[in-house]
Amino acid sequence: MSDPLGQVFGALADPSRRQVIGYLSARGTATATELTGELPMTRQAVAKHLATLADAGLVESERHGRETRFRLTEAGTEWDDRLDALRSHLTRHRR
Amino acid sequence: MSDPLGQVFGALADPSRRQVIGYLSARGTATATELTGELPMTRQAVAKHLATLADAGLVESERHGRETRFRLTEAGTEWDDRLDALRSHLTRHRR
DNA sequence: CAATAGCGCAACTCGGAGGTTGCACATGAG
DNA sequence: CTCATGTGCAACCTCCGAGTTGCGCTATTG
Repeated sequence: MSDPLGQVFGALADPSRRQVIGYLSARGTATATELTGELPMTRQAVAKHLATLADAGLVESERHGRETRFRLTEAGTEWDDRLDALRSHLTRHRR
Repeated sequence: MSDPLGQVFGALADPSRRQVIGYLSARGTATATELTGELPMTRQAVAKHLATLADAGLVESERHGRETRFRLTEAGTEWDDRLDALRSHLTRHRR
C-alpha cells in the first residue's frame, strides 16, 4: 500500500529501530551483524528492522563484497535530528 | 511501559487516527458518534482510536452530560501542524 | 580447493492492534 | 415515568509485527 507517512511513523514507533537510527547516526555506517552486538536480539531480527527502515526510506544499503553496509538516507538523518529535538522537548515539558 | 515517543509515533502511524486529528483540528471538538459519520467503521472502533490518541497525549476528553467531547491537546495541535509540514515536505521532494 | 564468515530466505510461535457484535448503564427529552 | 440517545465494557475474530530457528548460498581467506 502507499502510505509514506504511515510507514515512517510505523518505523519510528519501535524503540529498537530508533536505537538503530541512533547507532547509524553515530557510526555513519554498519552491517546487520555489527548492530546485533548492540541489541538484545538475533541478526535476522536486526535485518528485519533494517528492512522496514529501508522500506520507510530512512536507511539505504550497499553490498560490498560479502557484507551489506547500511547508512542513513537524507530523510533518516533529518528524522534523527527531529528525534533529538522531540526528546529534549519532552523532557523539558516533563512534570 | 513508558515509551512516550513510541506511543506518539504508534498513534500517528494509523491513517484513521491521523484523519481524526485532522477532523478535530478543523472542528475544534467532536464526539465519537459524530466522528463515526466521517470514518468507515463503527463507533466503538472510533472510540478505541480516540483512546489510543488520549494515551499518547494528543487528545483529551471532557464529559458533558451524556456526551463526551474530544479535542486536541497542545501536543496534538503541534503534531497536526507538523503533519501538514511533513506532507508538503513529502510532495515537494516527490520524484 | 577447503573452510569459514556474512547474508538471505522460509517457516514457525506469540502477542497485540484494528475491528466487530452484543449488552448494560446513564442521562436528557417528551 | 418512559423511552430514545450516547457511552462504556467485554468477548471475540483476524491479521500483522516482532522475534526465533534452521538451512542454503555467496564470497573471502588460508
